[in-house]
Amino acid sequence: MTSGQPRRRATITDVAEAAGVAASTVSRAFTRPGRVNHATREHVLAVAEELGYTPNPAARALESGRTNTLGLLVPDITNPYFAGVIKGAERAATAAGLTLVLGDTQENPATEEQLVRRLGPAVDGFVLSASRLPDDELRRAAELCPIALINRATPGVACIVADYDTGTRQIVDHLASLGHRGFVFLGGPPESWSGARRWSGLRAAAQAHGMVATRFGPYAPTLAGGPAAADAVLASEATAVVAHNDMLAIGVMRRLAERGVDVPGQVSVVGFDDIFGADFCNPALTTLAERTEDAGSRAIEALVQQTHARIEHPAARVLPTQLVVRASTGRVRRASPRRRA
Amino acid sequence: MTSGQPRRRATITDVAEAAGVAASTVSRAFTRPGRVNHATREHVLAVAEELGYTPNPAARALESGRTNTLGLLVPDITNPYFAGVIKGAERAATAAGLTLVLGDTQENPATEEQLVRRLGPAVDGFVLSASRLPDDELRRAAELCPIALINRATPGVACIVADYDTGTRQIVDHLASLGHRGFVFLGGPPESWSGARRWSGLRAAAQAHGMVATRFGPYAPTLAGGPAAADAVLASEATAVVAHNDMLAIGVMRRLAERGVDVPGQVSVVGFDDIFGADFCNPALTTLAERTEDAGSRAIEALVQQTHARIEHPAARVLPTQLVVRASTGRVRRASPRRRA
DNA sequence: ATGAAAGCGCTAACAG
DNA sequence: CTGTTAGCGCTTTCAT
Repeated sequence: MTSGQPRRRATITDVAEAAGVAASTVSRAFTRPGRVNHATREHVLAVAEELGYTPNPAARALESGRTNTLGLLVPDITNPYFAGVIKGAERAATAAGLTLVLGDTQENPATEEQLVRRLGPAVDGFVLSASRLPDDELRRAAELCPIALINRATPGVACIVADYDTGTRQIVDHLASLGHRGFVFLGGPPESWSGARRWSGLRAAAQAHGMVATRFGPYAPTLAGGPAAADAVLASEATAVVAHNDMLAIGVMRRLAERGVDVPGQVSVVGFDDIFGADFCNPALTTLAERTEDAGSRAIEALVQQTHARIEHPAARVLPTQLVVRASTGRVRRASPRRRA
Repeated sequence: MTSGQPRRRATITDVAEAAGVAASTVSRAFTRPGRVNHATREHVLAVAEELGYTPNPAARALESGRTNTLGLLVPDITNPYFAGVIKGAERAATAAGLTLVLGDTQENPATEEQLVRRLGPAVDGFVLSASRLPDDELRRAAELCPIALINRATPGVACIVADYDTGTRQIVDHLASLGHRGFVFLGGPPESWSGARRWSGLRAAAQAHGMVATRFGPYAPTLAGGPAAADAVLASEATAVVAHNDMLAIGVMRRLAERGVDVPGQVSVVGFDDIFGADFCNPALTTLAERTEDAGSRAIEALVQQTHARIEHPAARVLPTQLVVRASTGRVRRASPRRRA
């Protein structure tokens, strides 16, 4: 059923010959609609259509130096948090007529650097999501080609960050309104920029409320990090915990359930990210939602701006967050003796 | 902090001049290590390194006609089912020194076709995952450039499919061993190739067991499809349901919980895919796991083979599935009166 | 408004 | 082993 040869793609010269015009006219018909006779253009376009002609992007890139391609690097494609980023970036790129190349850094700075180097010549710019690269390396890369960061701020580099200040305040307000007098923060990886922002926001908000905020950890920001974190919570007298992210929060809840601890009856649990699954785990998780798709598309837009004209002092774009209250948080119960397994 | 101009990338001529050799020698130093004097090569490479030279992929592509780029199209990037496919494909592509371009077809045949057309000239081939394109269009596209399909079989086109025959038999065996005398299949989109395969496998296996298999639906293969499906199940006397996919299964379980129906006490629920979340929904879902990462990497490999040499009769690669038994399936209870909300 | 010609960066003949 | 030359497909002056 397969045809013998993948037949050669039609080139601009093929179209030119078939249409009886010069190659440059065909080129103009596609790229400078105004600078060519209307009738000629119609004719050329028709012939091109018939021949199934599409401009060769490589040739265009060679000439212009621009590839019309953008790179997006994420730590882990299967992490649902980044699915939204990818989706938003893909949509924005397509809308701008650009192609998106995806790279998975495997949470590894070395892989990330390697990808930047390898992909560099093939793209007009990079979106680096939750980059693990040190500041100076980021800056160096930004000198070579436009870069936009997501949830990572580095002076001189464009970035899109979530509004953790407001978000964490909302979380603390929520817990306070439920009668909690303090909470435990279950920390994630120490190098995580967003983790640091989350904790500092929470601490400041707690102070403003006269609440006691304690930080435990670091824990792996995964389901597997749950048991250790949950046990530490149980050993404390905390009535509420805020986890580094939803993965950890869900892992904690699972362990608490095994231990016969009622959530939110005995302990309230809050996460970050509002990942896929946060609404159907048990109990459904109260969490701070980030607009990941927006972050992805905004980052692409920032990049596009930079490729048009070098921006001297790229601004940090702050995206609103949103507290989604579900079933994992509730009123603090007085003196309910905690049952242990 | 940003430097004024993104300095011009070094070209092969820059290196040639700096090294005092011809451009072609530089080229050979990179691509034909054997055909150049060892000392010359060392020198050239050193100069290139110093100048930060990297070959321009666009120029290479223009010359060779090969872009060293592969396209991967999925219906919905945020659907966790495809995250594994993307990850596996990305890994395989990187391992092969190829770049992966990602496209989201938005479950829309028109968008898919458009993406194929737009990306076509920029890639050496496509992996189409769960394509919605009709057979003839798929075949037509396959004539223009190498294509590999995932979970979709079209004669003459390479494909990677899950072993639904064995998988569905495992599901039915499992239900039979728990004492169920029949089950309801909650169908997904009518155009879904894998949906059709799932149902025909289940039906055949049921027949072999003398079990009664009934098909309901179609339902949206999402959480939102759950309520309608669950209510239909309740109206029947089914003791077990098999849903088109995990999303629907989880949606069904959620509704059943709202209705006070115990899973698996009163109804057993089985899904397909083993998506992220299937293990932490409540109860944890029994489901048929597909090796999505494998599917992604295998598809890339099949594509790479095709780009090397045109394969006349590409084989269909069947990937094993795996029944993951969790908490949502159990022994059928006799005569337990069903409580309705 | 259109054609002719040069050149983007690289590789592949073809000499030498 | 290495230099010279031509050309991949396209855009872009520069003429006309």
